[in-house]
Amino acid sequence: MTLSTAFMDTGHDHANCMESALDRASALCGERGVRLTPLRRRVLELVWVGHKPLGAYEILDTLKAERRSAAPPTVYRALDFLLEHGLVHRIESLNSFVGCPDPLKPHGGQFLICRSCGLTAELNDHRIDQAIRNSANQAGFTVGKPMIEIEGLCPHCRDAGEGFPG
Amino acid sequence: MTLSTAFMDTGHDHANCMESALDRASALCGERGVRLTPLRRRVLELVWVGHKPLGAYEILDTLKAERRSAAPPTVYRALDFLLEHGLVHRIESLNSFVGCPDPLKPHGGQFLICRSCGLTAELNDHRIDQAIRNSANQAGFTVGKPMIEIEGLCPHCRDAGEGFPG
DNA sequence: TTTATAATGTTATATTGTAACGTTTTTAGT
DNA sequence: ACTAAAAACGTTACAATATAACATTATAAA
Repeated sequence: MTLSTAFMDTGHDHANCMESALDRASALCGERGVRLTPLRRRVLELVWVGHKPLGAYEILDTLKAERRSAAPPTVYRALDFLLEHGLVHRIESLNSFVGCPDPLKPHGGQFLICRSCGLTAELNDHRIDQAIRNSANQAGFTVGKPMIEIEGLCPHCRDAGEGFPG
Repeated sequence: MTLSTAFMDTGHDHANCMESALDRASALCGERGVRLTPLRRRVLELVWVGHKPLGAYEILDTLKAERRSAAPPTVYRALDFLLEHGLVHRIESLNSFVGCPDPLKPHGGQFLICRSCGLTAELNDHRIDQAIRNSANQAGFTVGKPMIEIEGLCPHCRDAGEGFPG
């Protein structure tokens, strides 16, 4: 199993985490001959500000403070590019976007989403993938892109007793 | 494994399928002491018109032809009720709703969604669920509601060569 | 340097979902 | 049956998310 971005230790060095994500993105775009323009790079940076999925309009609000020309298509086009190259994932259940820690190998997303703090970690467990493929194949179904979004409680919030407010 | 509503045989008797879904809903509401009002029942009926997820505004369009008072809250309130009682599921990746063939045992959704014809089948494979729980627990994550939406090709569309339009 | 392509700007609008408050219907207690 | 409370529904307005269409600017290729 691969747990690309687990729920972070207290000592998580996020500045470094984010910087290396941007470096990987830059390298990947270079190899593919596509352009990580300043705008696209900035949007990716904003998505990586935290490990909490960000809505397009949240990104837009920040962008507008920097470029007066920013409008919905500005953000959505940048996100489309980033999605296309696996640099971000869309979290369907939140209409939000989160950085992908491992854009090289293409993969459907497996996400653990904390309902209390919003932190989201990406799994990449081939056993889950296998179980899904087995089951789908039995039904005669050809699997394209599996989407897995698991709502629950991250270790910190569980320990802080955020689970059962009753 | 349970494949509650597989991709239907050519001989699928949908009238009966839908009727029995409504009967189950009626019974379930009776047992729980909640009211399957005519409006709620009608919305459930519309969702069950096919095995293809329906958007709230598609439902609304049909409803409006029958009740001139129908408005977005009309539909969303009915859907909220139906969701609360497990009678329908929300398909996050489509912003749409689909009938649940087995509302009695509560479960997160596992869906096979055909990208070509839109038909959607609900799985309930505890091996998938197990794989997810194992993986999440290893990360210290407490699983709440897992959501699995698998885009791909149903048997019929695969056989009809809908897969690779290139 | 000219042409073609890609990226971005700009305006308008489509789609999906809620808030807030009023009215009607149903239920429960008497 | 009568009344109070609760539940369901009506109605208006609007919030949040996303895209269409076309103009302009920047970049790459010839």
